[in-house]
Amino acid sequence: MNKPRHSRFDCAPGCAVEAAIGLIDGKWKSIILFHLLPGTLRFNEIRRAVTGCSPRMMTKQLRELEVDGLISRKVYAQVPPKVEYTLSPLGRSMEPILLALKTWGDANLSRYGKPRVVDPRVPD
Amino acid sequence: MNKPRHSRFDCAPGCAVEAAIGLIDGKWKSIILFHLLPGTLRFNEIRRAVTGCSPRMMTKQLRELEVDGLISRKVYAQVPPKVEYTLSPLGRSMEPILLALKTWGDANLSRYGKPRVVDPRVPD
DNA sequence: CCGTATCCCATCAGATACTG
DNA sequence: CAGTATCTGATGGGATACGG
Repeated sequence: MNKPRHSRFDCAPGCAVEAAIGLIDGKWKSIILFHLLPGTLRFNEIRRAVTGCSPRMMTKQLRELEVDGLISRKVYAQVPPKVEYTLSPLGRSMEPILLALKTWGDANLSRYGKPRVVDPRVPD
Repeated sequence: MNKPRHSRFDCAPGCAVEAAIGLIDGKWKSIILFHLLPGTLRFNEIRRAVTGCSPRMMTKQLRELEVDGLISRKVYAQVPPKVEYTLSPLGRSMEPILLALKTWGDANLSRYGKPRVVDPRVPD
């Protein structure tokens, strides 16, 4: 995001964490990246993969990912238009993160059925 | 978040990724969790670790993390008040994610100085 | 097919001030 | 110390319609 929720770098040192998450923060970014792991996809293919994302949002997220250097965009000058999105080397370098996310999600979804299950509060 | 930016589960199967990131999405959550990795912290200790977060936001983020079962909150009935936040087992299970985030951020911050350096667009 | 433009409202998140 | 209350501007994000 040009203006993510994260202030990106006004955090104290050690917030490489914040820098990293700042890039995949955004409603659909992580899922987009995840779906791009297997390979190049076209605009509407991504939309189909990421259920419930409007074209407007899709464009926005893709643009931000592009500006951040995580994906590259290739336009074919033809009719009908064809645009392909591919993980850049930088984007691909996030694979471990994406995989960690997926691993965690899988483990939890399968173990608990769904998150937000644990009651952390002792009734006092 | 009760109402995170992520719709949490209206995504197609395979979006364990989304579920996972939904939990650490939120302006300061990942950094809070990260700082809790070494051990228990008190409210203001976290605030100090997470530069620039207002008490209001801090409370909000902590509550959400608590509701999501990632941290636990222990209140000491004394004056002055003392409240400790600790990673729950579930929260600690996110350590690989947090570490992946940090690793990536470190690699990029040190390599490029700062992100958003790559120009993915071929001038056509 | 791949977007962009506009309208519109819900939510976010900072500042500030106050309390048990 | 550890929050809560309120106000306010900013942003997000959905719906819809249109354009190359």
